[in-house]
Parts: sequence; structure tokens; C-alpha cells
Amino acid sequence: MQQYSRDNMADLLRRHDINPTHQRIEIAYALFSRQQHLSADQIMAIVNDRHSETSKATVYNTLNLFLEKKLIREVIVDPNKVFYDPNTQLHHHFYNVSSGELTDIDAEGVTICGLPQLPDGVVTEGVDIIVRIRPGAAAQA
Amino acid sequence: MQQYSRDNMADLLRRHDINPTHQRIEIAYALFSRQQHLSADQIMAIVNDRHSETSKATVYNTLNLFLEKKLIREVIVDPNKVFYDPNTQLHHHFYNVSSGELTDIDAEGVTICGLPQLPDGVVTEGVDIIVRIRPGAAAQA
DNA sequence: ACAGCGAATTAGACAGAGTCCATATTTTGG
DNA sequence: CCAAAATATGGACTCTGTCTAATTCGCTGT
Repeated sequence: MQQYSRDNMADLLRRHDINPTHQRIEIAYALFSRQQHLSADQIMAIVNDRHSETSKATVYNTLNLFLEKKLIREVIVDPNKVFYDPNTQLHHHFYNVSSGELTDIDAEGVTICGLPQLPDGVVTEGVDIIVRIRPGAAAQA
Repeated sequence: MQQYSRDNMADLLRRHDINPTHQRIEIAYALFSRQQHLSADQIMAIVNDRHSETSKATVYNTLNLFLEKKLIREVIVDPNKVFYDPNTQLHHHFYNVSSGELTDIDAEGVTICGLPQLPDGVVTEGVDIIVRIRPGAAAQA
């Protein structure tokens, strides 16, 4: 459970109803072994540095498949690109607007009070909190 | 204060240190008179349906200028485009992922508890809460 | 009215993310 | 080992947004 190997990845994919192909395993491995937020082009660079060559179309197809099967999550904070997050547990993010760095905030202990009721006929898909930060004076004590 | 006219816009722009030109007034008017969240291409369509013709470059230049001068806010929820929000007061959003519709949530009464301390050397730029919703069973009681 | 000047605007080329499609390759089951 | 189904591929394409060099606008002072 702790260590991510390519074998684990195959099992993980199967558990999510995804046929494990080489490319899919590589892409999953890139995300899960790093436990980082990566963009599609970063993933493509990582994957193509290793074994197989993988096309842009496949990277996008695969990431969207993973999203659909809820294997990963997307984080939309940057107007230019989507980040993919291997952590699907409920959590929030710090986003450093000057460096583009994205950091997890454990949702444990974070509560939001006073949200209005949902409009009729809709259900919640998820609640994201994004704390946008930038370099500045030292944090207050 | 309640009604938005093109004359108001000129004053508003001047108050924010922006030289009021025809194009800028039209763009500001498009956003403020509607009090809606619009994307750059929607704004371009609106503005060019009216009086003057305005180029794509000007629309983007102007929106970025407005952002810089804190006349408007950007809302990043859709991977494909940025929405511009004439409401700069602290508030949050419902985002209907199937229709793309964006609705304000008054920040009054909404509190977030339990956020961890900021990393050192950074300051908060803003906190966004996005409640992603989609059509489904009626809202729970 | 008009010359001159800086600021604003323009068209169009460009860049990057992401999609689409028709073809090729791989995988699977028999 | 073969055929069918699923997957992967390259390349063209779309869309949002940026850049640049050239033009035009709107002002000032005369």
C-alpha cells in the first residue's frame, strides 16, 4: 500500500475498472509514485523519458479516463493548465500564485459554516477551498 | 450607485486610475450593467454588437488592466476559460459543472475553521470556495 | 484649427493546451 | 494463430490568450 510499483499500478487500475495497458501503467506510476500535482505536459515529459513513447492523445485520453473512473482528481487553479492530483481524499489547496506551486491542505479539521442551501434539483459534486498565497511579509505569529 | 450608465463607468474607471476610453467604458459597462460572470469571448461579442468595434487584443488588454487595478476579479473554475466577475466583494461561488453556470454565494456568514497556518514568507492573496454542483436528486432537507 | 506627442487600439501572426479523426497496433478470446 | 474489439498514434485542428509593429486617437499648447 505504501510503495508504488508498476505492479501495484496494474492492480489499482483493475480495481477501478480500467484495463491496464503499458501506457496507462506508466502514467499512473508517474502520478502515484510522486504523489504530486502534475500537468498533462509534465506527465508526458516524465513518461517519455522512461520506457515507452506515449503520444499526447494517449496522455489526455488516459487522464480523462482516470478522472472518469475517479482514480485521480483535477485541480483547476491556473488559467493555463489543469493539474492532476493522485490524492482523491477530501482535501484543499494552497496555491502559490507567483511560483505556481500547489500544496495540499488536509481536510481533517477544516469546516465551513454558513453555506446557503443548494438550489433545487442539484447535488453537490465537491467543495474546493483554494487559498491563494504569494511571497510577502513573514507569516503572522 | 444602483444604476449603471456609461457615464458612471467613466467615473468608476477614473476612481481606479484608469483612463476612460470608449472601449474601456463599453467593456466595463458590459460587465457592470449585467452584474454577471462573463468570459472574454462573451464580452467581445457583447461589445461588438453595440456601438464600437473592439479588437480581441483590446478586450484582453482591458480585462487584464481592470484586474490589475482591482476593478474586477477573475474566477477560475472552468478548465477552458476564465470568467470575469464585476463583484469584487468577498464572496464564493456555486459552479454548475454541467451547465457551466456560475452563481455567487455571499461571504457574509460563511466561515472556514481549522485552516493550517500559512507557510513562512507568504501572505494570503485570497480564499476561494467553489461548490461544484450538478443536476440530480432534489436537494437534501 | 492644427501640429505634435504619448497613450491606446488594431490586425494578424503566434503559442500552448486540449480535441478529433482516421489509421495502425495491441490485446483478447476462441 | 486468426479475427474482433479495444487502445494508441500522429497530425491536423480549435480555442484561448499573447505579442508585435504599425496606425489612430485624443489631448495639449499655440
